[in-house]
Amino acid sequence: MSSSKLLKGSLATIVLKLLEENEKMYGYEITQRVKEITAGEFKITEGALYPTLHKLEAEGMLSTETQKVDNRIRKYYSLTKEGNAEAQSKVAELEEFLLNLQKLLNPKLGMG
Amino acid sequence: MSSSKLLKGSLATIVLKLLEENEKMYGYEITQRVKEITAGEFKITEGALYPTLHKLEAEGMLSTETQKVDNRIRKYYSLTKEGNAEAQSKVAELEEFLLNLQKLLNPKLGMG
DNA sequence: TCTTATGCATAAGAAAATTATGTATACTTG
DNA sequence: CAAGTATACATAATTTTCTTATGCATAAGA
Repeated sequence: MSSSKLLKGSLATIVLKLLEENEKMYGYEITQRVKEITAGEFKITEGALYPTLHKLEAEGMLSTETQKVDNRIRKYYSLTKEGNAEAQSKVAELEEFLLNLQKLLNPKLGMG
Repeated sequence: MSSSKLLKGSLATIVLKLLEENEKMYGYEITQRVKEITAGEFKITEGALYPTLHKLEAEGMLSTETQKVDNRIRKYYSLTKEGNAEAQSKVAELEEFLLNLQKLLNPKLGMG
């Protein structure tokens, strides 16, 4: 998902988090928003994003609604009630993970 | 690498970081150290760790030395000069990644 | 007209885990 | 003393999750 080929496994969480803040977003918009927030350092590829969106939808986390804008179709995704709960738990899980990762990367913090 | 099946791609960096601090460590010791630092939340599996160590060694990042302790063999790994440089760059890269991830998870920080 | 941007989608391949298995010694506990 | 847990390495099969490549389609800009 990133140009630097770093961590895997965080894409679904990122998507859920963005939708938690935005009510509805479409795929391309998500790629641009991530790019914008990370100053171009994360580039979400369509090959990763669309299957992730489809999977989350299949799991009942997202609902969709298509709109035609400027003769082009946009497929908007929104969190379902279940998706909202999932977003919160996934974000919490990821934050927990990041804390542990930081303990490993910055051992001095664990000593104070 | 973790019991919570979270992020992938950080194991090699974690290994390099630990070896940066410890001169030499053997595989089992690494699994225990990680478990200890993260209060049991990260459980590195052998199926992930050993191939990673072998790969880093093949790439010239690690050198090895075996020791027999208590009739059991330990294979100690140390950073080579190249491995030391790699450790620093990989850690920097991961920290950069974590910063961007935090911008996504905590959008308010990006505004102040 | 050709490239870039917008917008969706899927398939092939690669990377990096998990899970399962195998070997071997040492310690602990009932 | 038998069985389970801990120590210690290793590899193979499978799964997950990406990247890369490809395809279709419209719009804008050079």
